[in-house]
Amino acid sequence: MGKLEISLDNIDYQILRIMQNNARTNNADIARELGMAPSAILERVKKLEQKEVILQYNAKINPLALDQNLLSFIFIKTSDIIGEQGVAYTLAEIPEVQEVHDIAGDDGYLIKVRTNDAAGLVDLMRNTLGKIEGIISTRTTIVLETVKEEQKLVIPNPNA
Amino acid sequence: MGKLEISLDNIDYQILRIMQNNARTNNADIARELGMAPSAILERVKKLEQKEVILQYNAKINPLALDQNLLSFIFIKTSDIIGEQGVAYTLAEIPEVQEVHDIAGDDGYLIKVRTNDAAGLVDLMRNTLGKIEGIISTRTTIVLETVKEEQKLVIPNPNA
DNA sequence: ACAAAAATAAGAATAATATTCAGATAAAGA
DNA sequence: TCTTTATCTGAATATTATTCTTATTTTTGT
Repeated sequence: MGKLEISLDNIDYQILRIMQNNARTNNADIARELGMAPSAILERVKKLEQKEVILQYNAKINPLALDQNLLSFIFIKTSDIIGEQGVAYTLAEIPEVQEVHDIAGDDGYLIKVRTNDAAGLVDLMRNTLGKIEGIISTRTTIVLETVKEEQKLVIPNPNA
Repeated sequence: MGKLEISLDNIDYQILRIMQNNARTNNADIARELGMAPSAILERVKKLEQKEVILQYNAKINPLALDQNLLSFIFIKTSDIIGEQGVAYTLAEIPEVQEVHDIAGDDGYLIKVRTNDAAGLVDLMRNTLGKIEGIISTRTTIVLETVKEEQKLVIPNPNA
């Protein structure tokens, strides 16, 4: 329950579009853009948070500024029983692991990892992944360059 | 230039940590937490934006709320000459494509795609990817369940 | 080590925004 | 039609953002 009874109207979509592009846009600006009172916007935004339509607000930080230059994807085969996800939760707790996906096929999981450099990746695989019970094998894909990396969703157009 | 001369101190790290967790935290709150004047925080945040340490602020929206229930990763082989990325930029323009990575090995690119459902994915592959010149082959991995999905970076600890 | 220059912070004043709330309006249900 | 619920506006107040001056610290160059 909860997730099911979500009904969003065009005003909500417009708010979401604005917030998705700049989460620090203030109520007053949104209100002006939509031709409404700030108090109405505030109420809607709060409701969107309550309904868990907006999950959180985060600042996107430049990985290079923090010397995190290497991005990798790692496929992980485990002895996890299908449906169980013991290893997945362990993986999720590793700070360098940004994403953990349970994938179809026999690969098990796909994780996304950000490390300082190649040495950092090796270190992580040896000292962290290597010590997790239930990991059978890994296959690593190194990212040479990222052309696009966003979380933005396609939001329905209000003019439709 | 620009990216190279970035030097961040512990106060910056603390600001980044706060902002990464909640991009809507206001200056006054950050100032209180760090025991500084709001004006000083404001100046630092602006500088972090200018230096492109903070790239943007975005609201994370629940994909389920917008009926975007299927997440997929697609490996794409292309006829792109190594170093060139013609296809990559074309892929990056597709709204459903959240990420485009140039990867090592002969696979070419790895993209992350979010669609309504399986039908939406098929549609995208046929009508959008299928019409891009230079794509030789694709290999798709479907995500059954996402255990973790964040962009948060590991920020150096101020107490070190 | 010293002086000059640059960067950073505090604090006060003002501008702008957030938030609350009462009343008006509209939509949905009985 | 009457009632209930949801949403909006507009005004009042609380809080925050922003600017600017002064003080302090840090850096740079000699």
